[in-house]
Amino acid sequence: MTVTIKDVAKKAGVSPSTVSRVLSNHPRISLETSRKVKAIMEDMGYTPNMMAKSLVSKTTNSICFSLPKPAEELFSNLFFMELIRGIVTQASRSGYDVLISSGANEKEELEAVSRLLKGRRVDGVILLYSRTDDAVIDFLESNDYPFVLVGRSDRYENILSVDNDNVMAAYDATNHLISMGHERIGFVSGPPNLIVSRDRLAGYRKALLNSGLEMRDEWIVEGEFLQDSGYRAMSFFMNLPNRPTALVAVDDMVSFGILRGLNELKYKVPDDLAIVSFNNIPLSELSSPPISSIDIGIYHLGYTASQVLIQNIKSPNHDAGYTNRFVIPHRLIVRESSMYSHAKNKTE
Amino acid sequence: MTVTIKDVAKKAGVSPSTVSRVLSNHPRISLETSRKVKAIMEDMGYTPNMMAKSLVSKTTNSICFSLPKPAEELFSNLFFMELIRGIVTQASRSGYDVLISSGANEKEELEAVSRLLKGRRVDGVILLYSRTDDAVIDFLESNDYPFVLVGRSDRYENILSVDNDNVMAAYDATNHLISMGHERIGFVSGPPNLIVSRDRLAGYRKALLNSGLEMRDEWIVEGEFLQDSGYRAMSFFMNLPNRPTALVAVDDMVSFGILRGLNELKYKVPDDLAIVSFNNIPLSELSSPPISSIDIGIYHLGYTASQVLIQNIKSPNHDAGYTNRFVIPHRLIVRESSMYSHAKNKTE
DNA sequence: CTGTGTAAAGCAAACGGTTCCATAAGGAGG
DNA sequence: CCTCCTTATGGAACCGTTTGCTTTACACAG
Repeated sequence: MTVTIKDVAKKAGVSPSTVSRVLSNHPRISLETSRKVKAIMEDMGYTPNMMAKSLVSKTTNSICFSLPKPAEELFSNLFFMELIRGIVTQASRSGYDVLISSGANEKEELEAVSRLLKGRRVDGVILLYSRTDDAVIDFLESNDYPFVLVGRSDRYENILSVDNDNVMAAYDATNHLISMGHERIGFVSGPPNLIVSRDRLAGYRKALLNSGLEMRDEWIVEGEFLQDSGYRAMSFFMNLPNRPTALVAVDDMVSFGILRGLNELKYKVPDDLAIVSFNNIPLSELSSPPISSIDIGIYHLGYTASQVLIQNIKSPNHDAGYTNRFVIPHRLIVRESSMYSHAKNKTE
Repeated sequence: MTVTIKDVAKKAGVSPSTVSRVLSNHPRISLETSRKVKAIMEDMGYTPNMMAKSLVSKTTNSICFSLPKPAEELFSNLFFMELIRGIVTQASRSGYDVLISSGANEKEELEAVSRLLKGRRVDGVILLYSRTDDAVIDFLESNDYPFVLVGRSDRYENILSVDNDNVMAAYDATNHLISMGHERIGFVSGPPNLIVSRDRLAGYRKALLNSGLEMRDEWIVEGEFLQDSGYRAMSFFMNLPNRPTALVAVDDMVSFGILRGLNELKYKVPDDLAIVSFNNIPLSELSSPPISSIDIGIYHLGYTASQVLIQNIKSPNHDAGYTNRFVIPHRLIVRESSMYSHAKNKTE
């Protein structure tokens, strides 16, 4: 049926070990034997059985990208697409396969990851975000499995992670609005247990503080990274007596929701409300008006995560002291949603 | 280190075979032993080694989703996201893992698929599209590996495939424009070697023919499933002396390109040009104006593909005569890009 | 001519399971 | 009381590789 190393060995008149050594370019194999065996392998269409190989080498040449929520929900954000794109591209270049796993909740995610890792189906994991409290990270840490976080954790210091400087990013975004003359700026945040939400909120606050602008609690609302949250936030803000003239939204999807709502109410962007958000997903420039966004290099984030993880799998440099936090630069992309604003005209 | 079946056996005072049987709920194990062993497994934190299991069972409980192009390029289309979403969701429900693989070209794809299948790393493959001539399919067919096609092949009859009725879908899309009063309708096609392009083109032609409308070769342009193609097609069409008043585009991404171009030139949609395209990706309703699109149930396509594949892996019903082509229904979603058109007013 | 070093290849024991076959212990039937 | 089944378990081979330890065969120095 399938041709194994033994079949090749028999045909070549050598032992299986010799064939195995030919395969791995062992130095102590004569050129002659090597050539002969290789020819026969080619001839018989031999392909190594990865399972057998993995069994003995305890290595699988594949990594897992684990999603904290059911695939259904998460994938609606283009963010993940970009991330996967980066991960798969890099992994494939390093000769690694990528396995996508997802659970309905944190418990299921833990089960899946544990099964894959303990069952030796993957060598390491790429994790997304970081809740402030995370059983999956605990598991990975205490079992010493290779993993990298896209995002960061505030609980552990020595965790390998790839992230943006979200505080700075939000600072930049907010400052941009300030420089356009806005003085009442609101913030649509994400789930408060996500560090990314808190970092961005912190950056927003820092910018306001820095410019001596008013900071009101009612100008900050929490939501999910979904359109709906934006929609709801919008209607809340627009009903405020002294409403903001500009909004920083934690994710582009949120902006789309805001846009949709504003559109329905015939408000104009950016004249009635200017918007800047984060992530700069491929859609941001397609909406109307196009949304100003902080490009956080999602693809790059994924690419780097994969690279760092695989590097760590290959040589677990547990020497503390090395860099273990990789910061991907961001940059503000100004588009129509925050240009020529009413507020700006006022101040000029 | 890791706890194996033997460790459990030793601690339980039984043989490894007994533990193995407990694991697989073998009927001839006493309830008592079963309970005891299970308790000990739990206690020691035993997780079966998938590699070892796979080695003997020749089964991996995972499938591969193979992408014909480098991940970089392909993933820019939200189509894949949706597809993966469906695949991963269903596979995970069936207890299967999904591996994403991609090559830079057909040859690389073949290599990857062959490596995964012959190396027994996955049990089956989901393939995308179908070129009219496909080495990968040849390989899979002749080696009798389980696989399912998303799309269809015109060369083979007994291939498992999940698809839409693209001819009908294009017919519906075109008829919709015709019913809005358009008489000069153009078509932006995809690569001519893809069957989906040809089917949609055929449906477009059929609709025109059916209504006795003029059919011009210059009203049909070919491109990729990318924004750029739309952009280019747009500038070509708009420079035509007797230009179409409406366009059918083979993919939503193409429409976005058209929209962008039209926007730059200050043309209005749908007044200057009405648009209908295919796939109804999550963005279609977010663009401005929102795009009319044929919803082909991408998620459903992926979900079904996974289901059919796994079913086939579990029990290779090679009885010809069974259904092997699954058709996912489509439906037209009419949005602003094809409503209230100038052309319509003209005829009313 | 014997001893030693070295290159090339073989042997066999893992890796962690599964499964066919054998065995032991009871219980039933003669 | 002795067979014959049945049921619950153990033993061992095997899945396809890798790899440490030998073995073989020379070549060369003493």
